[in-house]
Amino acid sequence: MGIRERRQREVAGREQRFLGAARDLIRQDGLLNLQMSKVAEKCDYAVGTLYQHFVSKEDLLVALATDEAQERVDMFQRVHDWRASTRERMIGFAVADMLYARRNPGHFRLFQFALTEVVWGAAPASRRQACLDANAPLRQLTLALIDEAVRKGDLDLRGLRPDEVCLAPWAMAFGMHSIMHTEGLLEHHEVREPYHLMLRHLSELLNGLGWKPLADPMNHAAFDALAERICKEVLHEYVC
Amino acid sequence: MGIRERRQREVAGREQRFLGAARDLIRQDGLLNLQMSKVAEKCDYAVGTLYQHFVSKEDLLVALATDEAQERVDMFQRVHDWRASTRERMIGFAVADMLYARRNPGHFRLFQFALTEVVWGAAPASRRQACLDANAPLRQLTLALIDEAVRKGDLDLRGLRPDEVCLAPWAMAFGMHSIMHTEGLLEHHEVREPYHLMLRHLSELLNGLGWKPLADPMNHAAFDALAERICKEVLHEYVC
DNA sequence: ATCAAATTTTGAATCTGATTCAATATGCGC
DNA sequence: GCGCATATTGAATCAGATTCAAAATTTGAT
Repeated sequence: MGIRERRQREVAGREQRFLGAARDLIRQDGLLNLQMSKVAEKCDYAVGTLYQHFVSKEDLLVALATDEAQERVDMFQRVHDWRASTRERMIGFAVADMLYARRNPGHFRLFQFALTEVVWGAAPASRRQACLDANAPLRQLTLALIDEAVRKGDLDLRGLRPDEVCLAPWAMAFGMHSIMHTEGLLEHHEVREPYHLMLRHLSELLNGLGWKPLADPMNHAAFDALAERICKEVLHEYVC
Repeated sequence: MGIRERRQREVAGREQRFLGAARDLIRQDGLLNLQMSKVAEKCDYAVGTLYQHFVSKEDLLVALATDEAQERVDMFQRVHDWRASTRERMIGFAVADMLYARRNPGHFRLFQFALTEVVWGAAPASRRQACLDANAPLRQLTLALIDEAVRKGDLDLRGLRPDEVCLAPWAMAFGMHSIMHTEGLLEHHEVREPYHLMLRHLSELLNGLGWKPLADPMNHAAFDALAERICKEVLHEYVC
């Protein structure tokens, strides 16, 4: 009875080992120098076996991005379940990303690459779908928070759909991550503490959306305090 | 005397032809299928000649992104010089991008790819610098507008540096472009008219930044009117 | 325990497409 | 027209992803 299942578990375990090896190699040599044969070698398997799991290098890359999404989702879930105002939790999502980026500095670079026409288009549709599914909770949790905010009177949609509101912070966060993780883009800009800035700009965006309680953008200390509080109360396990 | 110069002009002209051919091939077959030999062939040159201009495929891609930046800069310049409030001109930048994306739908995809570790890191440093330089005016014009807004009392920096304010709309626009141009990302989101939404969210962000005169987010018609006006008065040559 | 069928693993061979560079051609001043 | 310098060529090379026939292993029946 369990034979088929055992095998399945073994295979799943091997897949994780391949992904782990790929992650290590990327950390060590950069995305640029990732080679399929090295990944197989690092796990003491033949390339052919690696190709049993991933039909192409692109498939592997998208799978890796998918795999890494889980932890990010967990962090978002924690924040969502936190007993705090909807607005604080919205900021909490950004703090989660901040911590996540610190623990896994390569993720956003990889993700950006995976979403590129060249990689995304060459990965099998099923893998793309799995990647979208793995990331879907981020949207779901944000939408749930938006709904809750509307119900509680913290937010007025002003004719927008929840998804349309959701797009605003999403775009800002996505853009910030992309810009920050691209070598040389911010170098000549006079920007201190990009992540702190991200929280502030997100806060200004929420003010602009009329998401109550509105924050005083001058109150620098309040941001630090909030971020600190989120790290301590909600995401302590993820602080590094 | 002019011999050396003529040759230089010929070479520069050829470079443009190569870039044009690459652009055409990408439009036709997708970024995914771009081949150096095809680019050379399309211009009736040997591959070796192509490599005289671009030391690698990555070099060519970054050069292409660089080349395309010029038109975008021109549009921003037009908007910057427009006789209108600082806030209207800020929105104008986004409208320019909107039109630009319509005329050159591949640009943001290419740009996103070029900024990727894999391409960016493999391109020669000089080419990367050229690309940054070509895009620098976008930042300069935005900073100039921010300065002007501060001088006129439309905007209070509230302790931020101009570059730090600049980052907010930049990140949002960058994020929006990236999300919109990635196949399958927005498909299941209930988003109508992504570009219209972008103007609205940018406007909300500017409200949050306290950039006067504040706009009423409910006034749907005012946005359309402003966008329309910018197209007509400032960017008519670029409307397609 | 033994065997043959079925499944899995292997890695050398193949294939694709970027990149090189020795040979060839062209342009230049004399 | 000659010899040098420079530019062009494209077949050869190279890197690395991908394949697939052979070898190994597992399974289930006897």
